[in-house]
Amino acid sequence: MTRRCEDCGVRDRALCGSLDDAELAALAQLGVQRTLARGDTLMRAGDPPLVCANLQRGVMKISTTTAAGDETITGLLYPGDFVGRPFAGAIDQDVVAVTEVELCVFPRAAFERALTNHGRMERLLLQRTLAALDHARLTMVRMAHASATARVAGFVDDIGRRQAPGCRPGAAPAFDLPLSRGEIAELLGLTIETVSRQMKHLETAGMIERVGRRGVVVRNAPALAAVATTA
Amino acid sequence: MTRRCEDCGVRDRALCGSLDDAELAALAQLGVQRTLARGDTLMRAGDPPLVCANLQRGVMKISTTTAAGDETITGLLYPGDFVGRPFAGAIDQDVVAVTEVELCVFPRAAFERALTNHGRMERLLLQRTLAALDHARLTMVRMAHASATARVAGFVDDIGRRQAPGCRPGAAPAFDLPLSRGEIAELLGLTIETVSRQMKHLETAGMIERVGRRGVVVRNAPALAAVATTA
DNA sequence: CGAACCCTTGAGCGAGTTCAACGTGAGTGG
DNA sequence: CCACTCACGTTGAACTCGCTCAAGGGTTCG
Repeated sequence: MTRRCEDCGVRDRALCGSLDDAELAALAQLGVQRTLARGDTLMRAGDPPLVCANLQRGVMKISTTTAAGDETITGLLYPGDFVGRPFAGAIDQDVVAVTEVELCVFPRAAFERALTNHGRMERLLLQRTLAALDHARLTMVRMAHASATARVAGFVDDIGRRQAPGCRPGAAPAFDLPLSRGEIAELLGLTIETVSRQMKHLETAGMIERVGRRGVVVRNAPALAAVATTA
Repeated sequence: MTRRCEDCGVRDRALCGSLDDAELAALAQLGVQRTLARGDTLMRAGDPPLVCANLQRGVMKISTTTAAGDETITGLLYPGDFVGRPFAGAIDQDVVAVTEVELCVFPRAAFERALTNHGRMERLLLQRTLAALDHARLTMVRMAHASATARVAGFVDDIGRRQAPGCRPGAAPAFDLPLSRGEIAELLGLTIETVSRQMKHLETAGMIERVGRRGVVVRNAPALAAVATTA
């Protein structure tokens, strides 16, 4: 799979949206299109990070495995998100595809050179990383204080915003959860059973509708968002 | 308080440790030494960030106030840490001194110019921010999964590493907690009472010794670290 | 000395876990 | 086509950890 990724800058508006043509061309020179199947690992904790990438399609998870052996998901990556740790010696978390994903992959050394040569790219990456840091810190709040209902509601709300962004206002957002119940439980720090119960609770409260195992239709988005922050 | 901060680069090894003399001189030109009393606010959520700074002495907290009105501490800043959001429009969290602190403050515009002119500084800031992001994600794990005992043990362990780094091996690290019980509770997502009980529990288990209200002597650091990750 | 603040300690309660059983759908081989 | 299996999800019952409410100490400041 060595096809050049010529549209990496076009698709990844979050990182490359404000780059000029020369910069986009430089990125296209570097990028290689790659597809990963569900469950494939892009980076493994402990390894030196060999690549950086832009996620174009699908969802990936960032996870650690504790000494006790249980996995914990510490974050999710959606289309447009940047993956990798340029200038870092080693990474301490795994990055794994939870759905089939499409990536624009850059060899790390070349990507670092590109950052050095194109100051704006480095600037954008810095801004984005600072934003991700703030987001992570705010997520911590949810993890620390929120009830199980709020966590699950917040998760569904988040996914809804990211998975069905093009949904026109008024229509009920419908989408598939990219994660299994067990993965949701890991992410939210709950048990599978509690996630299941809370999903049911959100359904009986009329906020969502469950379609099959993973399908969700948001019936009352404002109420869902309110529960996510309130309870 | 407009004294030039001439040693900002010397003290803040984490950010400036690998800068050359010209870069350090450039920073010294910009920096202004400033002292904040306990409780003073450096940045307020919603405001545009007017300054960036390096924390030299003391401890600050990053916190948000939810709609419900209760404060949540999302992170702590220690000497050597960078404060601020260069290139950001507005910040969404408060930064407040929890002890008396000493800062090397840079006007934001000037600091941004310095980053632009000295690529290595921007590089270092990016690396540090990526590291902070990883740290925040791993902290989330603690918030999500860990028991009250593990949270408190982890907190004490963390503080011990940061507050008494020069402690020679073999000696029991002794230090004062920079936060009140209430602040610890906010940070860990617990109640004051639970924090108090867990501190006592760590003491009766022989891992720590409490000296007055805030003093702590770590008697069994390995056990403490083990509890932080295990339970 | 009283007041305010912070910390500690106790008793009861509730949310979420644990343990266990059952349901359901997809894939497999007879 | 049906039985079998296996992974995933749901549901129920008992238990536990941490919260809530309440009272009691210690210190500092007027």
